[in-house]
This record gives sequence, C-alpha cells and structure tokens, in this order.
Amino acid sequence: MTKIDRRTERLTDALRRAGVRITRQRAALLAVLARAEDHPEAVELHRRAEAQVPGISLSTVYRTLTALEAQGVIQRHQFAGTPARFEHTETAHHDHMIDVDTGEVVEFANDRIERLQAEIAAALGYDIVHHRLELYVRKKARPGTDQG
Amino acid sequence: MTKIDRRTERLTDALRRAGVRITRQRAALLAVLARAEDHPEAVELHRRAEAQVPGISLSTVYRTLTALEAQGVIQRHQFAGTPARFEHTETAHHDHMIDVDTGEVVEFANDRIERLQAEIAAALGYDIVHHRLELYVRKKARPGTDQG
DNA sequence: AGGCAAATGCAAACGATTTGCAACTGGATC
DNA sequence: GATCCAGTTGCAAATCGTTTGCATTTGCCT
Ligand SMILES: [Mn+2]
Ligand SMILES: [Mn+2]
Ligand SMILES: [Zn+2]
Ligand SMILES: [Zn+2]
Repeated sequence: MTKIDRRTERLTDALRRAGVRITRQRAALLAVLARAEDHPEAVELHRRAEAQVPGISLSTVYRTLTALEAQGVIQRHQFAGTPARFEHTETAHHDHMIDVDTGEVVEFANDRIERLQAEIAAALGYDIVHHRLELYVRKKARPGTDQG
Repeated sequence: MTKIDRRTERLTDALRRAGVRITRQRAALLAVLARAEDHPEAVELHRRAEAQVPGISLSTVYRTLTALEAQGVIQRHQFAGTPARFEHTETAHHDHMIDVDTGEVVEFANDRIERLQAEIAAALGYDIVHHRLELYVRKKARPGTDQG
C-alpha cells in the first residue's frame, strides 16, 4: 500500500464515518487531495478533479472540502490576499512561510515556538484552541545578486 | 496635548503627507480611530463616526481606512471568521489572542517569539516582511467553576 | 422494479469590500 | 467674491470567494 493510497483511505474513511456517500466526484477529489504535495486552492482542486470526472461542479468541491474539514482530515488555510488553500492533515502540525514575491508556501515546524505560545496563553489564563502563524517572507538578497 | 490629540495628529499628518484633503468625514474617522482602544471593524467605525458626521457613507470609511493603512499609521487585521478589524499603530508591535467564545481580543508581545521567527526564516534563506501570529483561545477552566 | 434520502449541477444569494460615476466640495487663483 | 478644478462624496452596482436553494439525478436498501 502506497503513501497516497493510505491517505486516500484516511479521507474516505472520514467521510464514511460522517455518514456521507462516496460518489464518483468525491472519490476523485479525495484522490486529488491525497496526491497533492502543495497547498492548492479550491479552484485548482476542481481543475485537477475534472481530469477524472469531467462534469464535476465547483459547488461539489466546496461542499466536500467543508465536510472533510469538519472531520479534521484536511485543513483550510486562509493566507493573506488569496482564496483559501487546502492540505490533508496526515503530516504533523507545522506552520507556513509565504514568499510574498512568488506566492510559494514553505512549511516549517518549531517546538520552541509552539511551547512559547502555550506559555503565553497560560500566563494570561487561557488554553490555546488553535493558532495561526504565518511568516510573509522574501528571499534574502545574496551578495553579488541583483534582483531588479 | 493629550494622548488622543497626539494620535489624531499623527493620522492627520499621514493623510496630509499622502496629499489627501482632510474633510469633515475624514476628520471624524481619524478622531474615532485615535480614541479607539479596541479593534473595531469597519462597520463599527462607521457607526462611531456617524455621531460626528450623520451622513457619512461606509465607502468613505473604507476608502479612508485603505489610505491610512497604505501610510502605515493603522493596521488591518484579518482574524478568522470576522470582517477585518483596525487599530492605530501608535503602540509597538504586538500579536493577538482571540477568545473563541467571546470574540474578545487580547494583545501580547514576546521578544523571544519574534526572534525565533526571524531565525527560522533566516535559516531557510528568507527575511520576514511581516507576519501574523494569532492564538485562538479559551478561558482556562478554573477548578470549582462550571462553565455550561 | 420501487422508494427515498443523499448528492449533484446550476444559478442565485451571500457578505465584505471595492469601484464607477455624477454631484458636490474646498481651496487656490484671479 | 466669482471662477476653476482636482479631490471627495454618497449611492448603486460590481467584485470575489464561498455558500445555498432547488429541481433533478443517483446510489442503495427492500
Ligand atoms: Mn502545510
Ligand atoms: Mn492590537
Ligand atoms: Zn504552529
Ligand atoms: Zn509578532
């Protein structure tokens, strides 16, 4: 069983558990999500799913994404100035850097930051339900490189 | 000169510098912003400004907010699931905790987190342009307190 | 086959924000 | 103070991503 099969199964099971039917269009979207290594937006997922199910509608994509998110098997990221982007949650928690020039998304994880956040919240009498940490970045100018 | 006068002046000067006229409606909004100690959304700012200039339109509020943001004298925060919220930038950089139950916004600042962020970006070859750190939190259950 | 709830595609609604435009300033210039 | 003109206003309409209503289709169970 490949990594992508395992992911597809995880997504499929989550929907089954939620009592929703696995239709042709849903199966296609789940496969697309399982295969995705990037952070595509709904329209892009729709585009990719159309390869398998030509007539699939964007509403169906949105509806299924909402269901998957509710089950916690995918995450919706609302980065600044773009439509929401999606990714499966098979990988452990991480945060994101967004290259402001290219739009590229780079993942990172840092335990110290996670712990500090929890400490800060605790000190003020709160527990963290979830958080959002996004670094909007630009490639460091390497000496001798002129980026017009 | 009071703190609020100073803030109003800062906002006014920023607009003047940008070559825009200080009209009745803008003056009202600037005063509202200078006076605000919370993180109001556009509609709320509009509501407050109407006290001074009854006919002021929401478009004018939005247009002025956009101009002020472009000058860097106010900040626009896009918290999850709510319209944008605004605050003047007289105070130093800080991040936010949002109480998921009440919507209350609590500010905090932490140098260690700021430094860690810069280090993480640097290690991957990036400089941070700006960032977003939001903790969505819930009041810690105090022992002996039942929150239905 | 028959029945029924769930899912689909489409078009229309949504909510926050932006924009086009004609009417209206507010200053500067005479 | 009349004139001029670019900047500003309020309004309505447009925008964009996303959600929703609805008539039709589908998938499953009997
Ligand atoms: Mn990711
Ligand atoms: Mn703040
Ligand atoms: Zn994190
Ligand atoms: Zn910060």
